[in-house]
Amino acid sequence: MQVQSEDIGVRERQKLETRRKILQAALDLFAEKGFEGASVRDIAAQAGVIHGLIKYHFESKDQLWKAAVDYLFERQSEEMRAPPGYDELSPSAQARDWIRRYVHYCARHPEHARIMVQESIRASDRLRWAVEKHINKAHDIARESGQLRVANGAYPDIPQHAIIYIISAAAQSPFMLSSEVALSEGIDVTDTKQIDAYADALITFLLDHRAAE
Amino acid sequence: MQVQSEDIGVRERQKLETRRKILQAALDLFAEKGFEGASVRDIAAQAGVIHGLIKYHFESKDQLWKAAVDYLFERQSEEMRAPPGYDELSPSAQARDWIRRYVHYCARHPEHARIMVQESIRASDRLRWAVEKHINKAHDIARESGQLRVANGAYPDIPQHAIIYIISAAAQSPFMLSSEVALSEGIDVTDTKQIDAYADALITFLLDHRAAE
DNA sequence: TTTTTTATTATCCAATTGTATTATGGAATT
DNA sequence: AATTCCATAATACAATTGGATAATAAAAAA
Repeated sequence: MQVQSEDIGVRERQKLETRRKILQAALDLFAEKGFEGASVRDIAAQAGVIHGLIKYHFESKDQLWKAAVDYLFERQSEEMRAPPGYDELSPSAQARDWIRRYVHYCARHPEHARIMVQESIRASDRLRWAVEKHINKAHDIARESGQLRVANGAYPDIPQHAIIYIISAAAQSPFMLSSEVALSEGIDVTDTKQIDAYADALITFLLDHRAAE
Repeated sequence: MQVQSEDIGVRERQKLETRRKILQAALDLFAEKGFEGASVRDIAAQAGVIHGLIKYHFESKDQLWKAAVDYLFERQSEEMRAPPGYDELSPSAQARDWIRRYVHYCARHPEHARIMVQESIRASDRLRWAVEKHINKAHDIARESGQLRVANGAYPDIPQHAIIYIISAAAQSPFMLSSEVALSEGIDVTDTKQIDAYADALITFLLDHRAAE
């Protein structure tokens, strides 16, 4: 009857653990194969549960995808929270710090870009849902700090949407496409040295370089 | 018995036309739904033919995909051929010209990035094939001119693979994701004015801007 | 004209898909 | 201890999948 927030029954604990395993498997497989390519049976197998459980816990494949994307964006906003002292940095130092942290986020969680890019390629109901619930919010935040940085000369005076798509695409690309990079360039982008080198390269190109002549 | 290169029978003409229609439909649907998401029946229906014809002309879905990708890269190398007078331009003017032409190519044929990105997200046999047959070649060419531009100061001195992924991802992104851009920013990226504005913005960010302070 | 060739059509097949339904065993509640 | 609840398990099902095969009609070759 009562529920002292902490003591959770073995039953409830099992249920949450099952949901967690399914969500993790869904993230992995939706990222790898796209929404249609990943079957609920694949996902259940990878999670080590019977496939009927997915309907029980998430009702439908569509709602499982949405739950996975909710988790994705919640985790991103946690992990991308500004570190202590960030506000005291100069505008261009803030930009450098943010880009570096975002590159590391993309490297740590390539499934984020993989899922969202595959879904954003065509106008689906899922995309509309994601734009309304998550992407609009993310772009609003990006636009706000972007405008500040344009005013301070850290970013050039170009449209905000161009800034957003240029930086995010460039930061995500080699990690989202790590298989291609491995095959064509022989580079392992999961290597920490590579990640930092790429962040350096991107910051240099965007903030430190100006073409000669 | 004989075949005077020009006079082609009504039979052969029909056959080529059917192949062409199937290829075009395959490009559209593979780009929109990915390899697994696009069924051969979808493709046949969009091409206006019976689905059995796809096996007859292309043997398998896999080989149809490869034929479509062959066409994609052939068309790209034609359309991206350097214009007359290109060689006489200064290094940074060449870089500007190339980026602008590439942005327009990405806008004209968003299916290219859509197909290749969806396939490059996971290590498939198709990706291995595409890397060996097309991507390696494209990267070699990019690397060659990239090295020249680093030497001339048009590009910064960062690893070539970083240059390749930064520029191509940034150039492709808003056109590959045109649905998302339309939903979240309300911008129609098929509008010629938008395409040129985006090319301007990208060139400014990469070649003309340096962060203040 | 007769025969051969072949692009197209019409079915067929086993496998996989998302989802729905029923059974069950053991924890939670009384 | 008896009862209720519910997370899990086990099937069932119609639809769709990629691919295979057999029939046919018309062009090409003889």
